[in-house]
Amino acid sequence: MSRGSALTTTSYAILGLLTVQPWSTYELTQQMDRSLGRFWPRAQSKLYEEPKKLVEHGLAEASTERMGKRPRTVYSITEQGREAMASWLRTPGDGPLVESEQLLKLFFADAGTRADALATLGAARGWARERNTENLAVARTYVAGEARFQHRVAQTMLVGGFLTEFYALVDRWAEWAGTQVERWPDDPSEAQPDQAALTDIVRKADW
Amino acid sequence: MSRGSALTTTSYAILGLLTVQPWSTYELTQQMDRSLGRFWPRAQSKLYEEPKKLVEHGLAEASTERMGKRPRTVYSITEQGREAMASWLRTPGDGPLVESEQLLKLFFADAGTRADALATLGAARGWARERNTENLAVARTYVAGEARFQHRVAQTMLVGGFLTEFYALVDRWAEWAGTQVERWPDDPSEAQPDQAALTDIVRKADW
DNA sequence: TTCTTCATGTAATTAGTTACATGATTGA
DNA sequence: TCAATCATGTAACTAATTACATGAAGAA
Repeated sequence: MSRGSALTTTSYAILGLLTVQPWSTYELTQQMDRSLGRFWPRAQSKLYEEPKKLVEHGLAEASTERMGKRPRTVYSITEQGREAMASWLRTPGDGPLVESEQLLKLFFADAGTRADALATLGAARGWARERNTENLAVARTYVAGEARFQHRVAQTMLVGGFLTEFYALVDRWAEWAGTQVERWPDDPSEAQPDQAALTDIVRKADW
Repeated sequence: MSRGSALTTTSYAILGLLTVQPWSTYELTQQMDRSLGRFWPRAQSKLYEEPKKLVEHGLAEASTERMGKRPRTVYSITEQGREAMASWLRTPGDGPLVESEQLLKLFFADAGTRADALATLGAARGWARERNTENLAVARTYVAGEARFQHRVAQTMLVGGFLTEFYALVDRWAEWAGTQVERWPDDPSEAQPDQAALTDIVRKADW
């Protein structure tokens, strides 16, 4: 046991999916697209790799099915896998990571034009709206009691609550930032601070 | 020109810092710790690597200073570098990426105990408070007009506004999620959905 | 004068992505 | 029967991290 390299958070993400039911690799990629990818995004090819590692560690089993003539691999969790998952859940885990190219561009907006900054903010709002639309559609299926994993609603809604708030935050923030940038001159490096908005930030952060 | 591998977003993050002033590599790592790392986190060693790439591309120049007897490298931007930065700012950039081990653990909370989930939420709140405290301290220096890069306040406050809202979001969300989890039985896989909270999510997402 | 922290960097490793390849199924 | 899309996987590459190494400065 415990051959191969160490398990990563991504390994546990896959293992977590396996606690729900057995999946073929392709089905795993679907879940990545639909749900898991919103808070633990990974490329498809990872999803073909990680389950093999789980098998090496004895946490999952692979079985080969025939799909027409073509074989496919279905993974299911082992008892040892369930224990490993429970043990992983016992430690709280790292805080969230935010990575935003758009924030980066705004942070350095004084090296570009006011129009650039407004375009970036527009893209941010567009992104938020798109994601929110998807998210809303999913949430509605749970309310209707028709979700594929309806029995996991109590867990799913915790994450759904976060994402809902996050998309709304991006939208509201981009709107606010837009009102700021609109007051800038064409050359952003000469933008004057909006003292009221600045003290407002401090007020909001003072909790 | 254009030798070596292509520029990445991380390259432009460094280039952006160079638009502000010349920096030694160590000073760059400081900025990563203090500001940039909040929305474009990268390991120190990257900050020793990327500037070399900028030099290869003709976007920055390296000069060697003496710090006592030990040499150190200071990087400054070239005219071509400023143009490259301006050109990069002309495209809006990808939407934000969120990566959260804590959300992952909550999503799979039914494979662990109720106490595990509460501990994870506690850690999330702790994280939010810590980050917010830092953030608040920085914001106050800007209000006081004493920030090191006070002339960049208009750009910085856009990012500051986002981070402030984000930390507040994590805290509020973790508190809300805590009230949900407290209603769970010891075995989270038997948790009943809180219909009111669920419809509330849909209501909030419906904008 | 020794210890610690600040400062400067390189090397080894790995996690993750992009690109490619191709079989099966469905619908026009 | 042809094209498009779904499904299954591998290979090559690279961005990024972790670990290591060590000089200089300041404190005890």
